[in-house]
Amino acid sequence: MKDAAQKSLSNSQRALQELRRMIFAGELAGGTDHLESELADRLGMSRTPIREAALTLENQGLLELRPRKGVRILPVSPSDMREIYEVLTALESQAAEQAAQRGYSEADLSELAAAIEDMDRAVADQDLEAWAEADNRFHAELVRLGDNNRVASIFNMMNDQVRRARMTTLYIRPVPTKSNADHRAVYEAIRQGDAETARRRHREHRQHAKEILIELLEKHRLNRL
Amino acid sequence: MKDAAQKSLSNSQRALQELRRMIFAGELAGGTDHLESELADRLGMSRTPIREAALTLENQGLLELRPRKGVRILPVSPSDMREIYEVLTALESQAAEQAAQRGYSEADLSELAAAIEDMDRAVADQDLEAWAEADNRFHAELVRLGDNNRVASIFNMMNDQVRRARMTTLYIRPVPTKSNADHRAVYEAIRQGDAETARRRHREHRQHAKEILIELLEKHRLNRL
DNA sequence: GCATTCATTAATGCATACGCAAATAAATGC
DNA sequence: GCATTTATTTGCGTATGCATTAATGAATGC
Repeated sequence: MKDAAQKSLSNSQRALQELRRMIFAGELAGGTDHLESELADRLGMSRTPIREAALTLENQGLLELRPRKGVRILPVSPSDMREIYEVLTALESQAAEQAAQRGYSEADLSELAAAIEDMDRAVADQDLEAWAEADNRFHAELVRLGDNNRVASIFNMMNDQVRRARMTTLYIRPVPTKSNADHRAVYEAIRQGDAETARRRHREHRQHAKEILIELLEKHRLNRL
Repeated sequence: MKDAAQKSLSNSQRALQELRRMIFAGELAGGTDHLESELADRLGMSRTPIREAALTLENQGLLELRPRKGVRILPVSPSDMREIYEVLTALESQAAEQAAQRGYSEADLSELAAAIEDMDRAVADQDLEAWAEADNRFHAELVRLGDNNRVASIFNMMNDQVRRARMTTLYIRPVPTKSNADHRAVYEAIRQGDAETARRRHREHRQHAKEILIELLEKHRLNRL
């Protein structure tokens, strides 16, 4: 057996990751309804694991279980975007502060630095996909350095909720040149153990991102992603 | 029918609220394991609604589903306490800032003021239960004024997770006299629309509370509540 | 023509059943 | 007596069936 990684996933788990994938891929678009039995057929399993997965996804804010109407894929409105970015702002800047206080070595921060480098390169190459990927990596790594599992898990939830919105705005938003100056400033503050600055700069960074995105959504009338 | 409030709760919902109650009441103590079938018998229903409720409670961080071992009620360690209070600190001070920016009238803030009054009275009366209740009310109201559903829902989750710990520490902690000065300062800042001060003061308040509580837990060797 | 009631349909909530795999106990070999 | 294998138990994952109840459409009265 060349494939060492045994793929013994339970049907519930498969349902969970499949539904997630379908939601992110837009196969299940925001605002649409889908019957449990239909999804069960689609994934070739019974309603039971589908229901369990749906329950979890409901708790994670990706969909809603409405009796008799099926599961409703939750669309994201500008107001949701505001809420989500406020949460991300608060938690990530908390993480930045913690990271700075922890006194990480330069080696510990190499992943962060690499993400910044990649973003620079991506901007130079005009490769927005690569930029988005590196940007995510930066934020995720920052959260990881913050060393708080609950913060990390909420961060992931919020990111999942805005994933579709980010994808659609990626190509209509201004080129993220200013962003990288922010990232560098945060990185520098963490490296120097300046917790207050790290927090403040990251806060400003996210707040700015929030404003840009919400303006963009409203300008383009993207009220339900 | 004199009882107007129809109690047509589904079994899942009953399971959910019953399990929650049992966890908070200590009937299901932190760290203990319980089989699905046992809980089903106990609540007089089949495993299906129990599993659904357990799934939800797992997502909310109150328990863990471990195959063959049953559901494990998650104990809270000092490290968990640190994580939770960091989240609460970040989100509540965000709420305080938002509340200040929203420019609420004095009337809008009456609930907040009332909670502060009640805390004063409770401290004077040496009524710790009443103080804890009013303190909760203050924080919950602050979050409500922050006007962010996601923040509110995470706030509730985190509060649930520390509920048992708070109850046990309530009678061994120092009398919360300083607390109220903080609350007043936050209230004042919000009333005056001073967002920066509101945020900073609330941050300090929560950070202080975190330190007190963690010290207390460690001093008394309360490692698994 | 419109509203109201009734019948029908259909999706869910939940109980139940069962196969599988993990944990435990028993049995066998050394 | 100890280790290793085999048998047994047991709890879970999941499929299935059914009663309940909301939603839809038909029928009736005004």
